[in-house]
Amino acid sequence: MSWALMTGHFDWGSIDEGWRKGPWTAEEDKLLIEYVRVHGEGRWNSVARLAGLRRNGKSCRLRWVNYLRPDLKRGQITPHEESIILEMHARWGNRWSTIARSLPGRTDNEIKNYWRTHFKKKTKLSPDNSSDHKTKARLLKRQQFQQQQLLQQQQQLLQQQQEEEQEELQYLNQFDMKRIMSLLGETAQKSAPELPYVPQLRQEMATAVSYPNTTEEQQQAALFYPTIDGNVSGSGSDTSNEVEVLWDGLWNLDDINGNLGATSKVWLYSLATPFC
DNA sequence: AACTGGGACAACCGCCAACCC
DNA sequence: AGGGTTGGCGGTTGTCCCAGT
Repeated sequence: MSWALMTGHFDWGSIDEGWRKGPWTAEEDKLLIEYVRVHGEGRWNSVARLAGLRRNGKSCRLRWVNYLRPDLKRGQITPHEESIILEMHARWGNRWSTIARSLPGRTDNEIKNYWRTHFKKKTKLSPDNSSDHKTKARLLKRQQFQQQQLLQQQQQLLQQQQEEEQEELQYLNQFDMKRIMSLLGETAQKSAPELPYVPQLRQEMATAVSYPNTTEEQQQAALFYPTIDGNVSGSGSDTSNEVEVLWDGLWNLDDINGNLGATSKVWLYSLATPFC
């Protein structure tokens, strides 16, 4: 039965020996989903009878496995998945279902299509057809190498970020302790110790306010830190301005450390909001 | 604007092995 | 043991869409 018979409408499926063929309609999908929900996967040939579908068992199974299954992952194949596909294909060849088992949420059909569109053509384009196998292997190795390089770069970047965040954390902890000690001294001596005003320190104090393990004392310490005009904020004089300055500090963390991305900002915001 | 090539995706086909009676 | 049924798998084809010419 020719696909050309199909029109651009929902009911464009053709009938062959009593079975519908061609693209599935939303209604058919619904019936199939309902069938699997009630009866589970398997016994595909009874779907037609039990679900009222005019599709053969094979078609139903395929539709479910490749499209309707709830655990399917949608969207583009990631570089990591691509590297797995390359690696597995080098090991197993065209055993798509075996490869698919290494990629949860991806179907053999999807992987097969991906391979055909991305790699098969490339290998065909190789200038020397006589040494096709060698060229394939070379190409594969090169691709694997490139993937590995990419992965290594990503891992290094991640590690670097973690190290820098750790350093920042240590610095803040030390700073917080100093502030706590000085505040303790304050209450003892009834006179505030003269900490030099450094804008960057204020910004880091702002970070301390938003830090998850920040104690109430530490937050208080941050709020009592002298402002630009020499007043002590947190005493009710200019709290809105203080909050603004604190947020400036948060947003400027990128500039200071160069390692906190947008995600970190969102994270900090969610943590700091209760204090504002 | 029309044509073309390629990528992405969905679906079908044929073969085969496992299972059941 | 053997024939029929069922499900899984790999290959292939068709359609849609988009970018380039």
